[in-house]
Amino acid sequence: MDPIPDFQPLYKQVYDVLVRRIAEGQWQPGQVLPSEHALAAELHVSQGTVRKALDTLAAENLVQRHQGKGTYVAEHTQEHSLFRFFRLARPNTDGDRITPESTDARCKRRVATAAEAARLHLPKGATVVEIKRVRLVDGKRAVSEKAVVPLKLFPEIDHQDALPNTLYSLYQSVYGVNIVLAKEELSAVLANQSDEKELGIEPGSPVLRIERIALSINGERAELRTSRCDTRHIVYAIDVS
Amino acid sequence: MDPIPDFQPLYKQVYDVLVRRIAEGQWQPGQVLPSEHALAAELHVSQGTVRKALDTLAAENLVQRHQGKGTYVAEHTQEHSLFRFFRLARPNTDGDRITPESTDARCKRRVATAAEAARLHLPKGATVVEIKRVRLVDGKRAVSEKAVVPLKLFPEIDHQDALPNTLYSLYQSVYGVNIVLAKEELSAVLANQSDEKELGIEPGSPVLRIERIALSINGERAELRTSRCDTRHIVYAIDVS
DNA sequence: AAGTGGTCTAGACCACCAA
DNA sequence: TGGTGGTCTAGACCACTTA
Repeated sequence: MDPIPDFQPLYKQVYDVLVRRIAEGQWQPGQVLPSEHALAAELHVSQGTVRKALDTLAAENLVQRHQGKGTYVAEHTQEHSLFRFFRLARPNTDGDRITPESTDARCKRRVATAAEAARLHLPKGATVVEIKRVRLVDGKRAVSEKAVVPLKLFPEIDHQDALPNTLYSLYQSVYGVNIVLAKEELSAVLANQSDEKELGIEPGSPVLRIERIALSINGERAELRTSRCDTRHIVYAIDVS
Repeated sequence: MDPIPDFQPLYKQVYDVLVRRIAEGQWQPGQVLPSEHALAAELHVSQGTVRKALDTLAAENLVQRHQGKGTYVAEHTQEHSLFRFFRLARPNTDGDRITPESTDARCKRRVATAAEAARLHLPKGATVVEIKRVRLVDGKRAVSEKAVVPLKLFPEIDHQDALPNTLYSLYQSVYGVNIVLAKEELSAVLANQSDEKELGIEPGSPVLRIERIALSINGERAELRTSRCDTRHIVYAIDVS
């Protein structure tokens, strides 16, 4: 036999099937998957092969495994999602993260700028919703946040009555959009007029600017978020290995 | 039988043995390890168990595996090490990294400041070596870097005649200190006098400050590095999942 | 006690590399 | 051609959870 040209290991094929099912919502976030043996029987592979696929999913935070209980589709709960993508911490604490409070959000529906459309891979003139809010640390304003999302992915999101502290749980629970990866770019800039107003800092102060593209399980570019941080009392902390 | 109180899975014990041997230099960077079967026979476990330990080491970048060839102790070569810990990129390029050139380094032997001693877990009054250099991107000064290392870990490092572009390859090849993890804290600050001189930027310009603690395979705090970046043309890029 | 994930084994075969 | 890592299987037993 000639080798099959686009050969894929069995466990990879199983992995792909499981990802598709989760993406399509066949198993909802928080729900339990069938057991390893059940999946193995259904897909006609051995339990060890299913295991390898599930372990990969767990390593990517798509599922959570609990000995004795089962394998669950990962849920963007408040605390969980917060600590996964929110990387601000107090200095010199070896990465002990902060729980930020957030003020009321302000929504605006408008046409995407050229730059936003490019970053979000949207057609020119697409409608987006802009969600602005300020986050507090220890009761003080520390981060001004602007999230821009395609209206098409999140219809009527600007008419949600209460936006949660972590938008990603809303994306997931209401719109079935599962954020699994964020690409961030950090730079230092000077405070602009909006920063002075939102954060109450002096003109000319340094501001840490974080631009994030959030990617969904389907590879969609679901959100463009720009955070501007007053880093006098907090830092962006990350381990690189 | 009662359960053993501090039970460790076999593969974890194998993993620990292998880490210790690599840390002790029994297998040097770039050298090949014994095959899975050979290790399994020596340690009296199955090949699958060795495999799991080796896969874990590979996931942590401690070894590199090559089908048909063998398993090699990871080496901090120039390009490799550079792209692993150097996270600067051009904006909007989805993380395509930059290869920075570096100017001649200046070394100074001195006593650690209180802050440095605290961050490096050194006793008060310990001697350190400070290594300063400027990195260029596209021929322009972009990053001013200050590395502080304990003299005890790196004797006579200030008398090395040529410091490589990536210090970590020197730490590994000359001193046997293997950097495996870096903890970074980022903040935005204003340019100080030194920045003006080193980077040629205006006073009052925003500067991205990166403070990094580099940890060795033994858990030693091997280096405290402070980088100050002019982020007008480059950004710090990272994926968080 | 039953069911789940976690560990461990032994052995087969495949894909890749070097001599 | 022989040796290496990569895949896959089947089955045993352990540890943990829930009923």
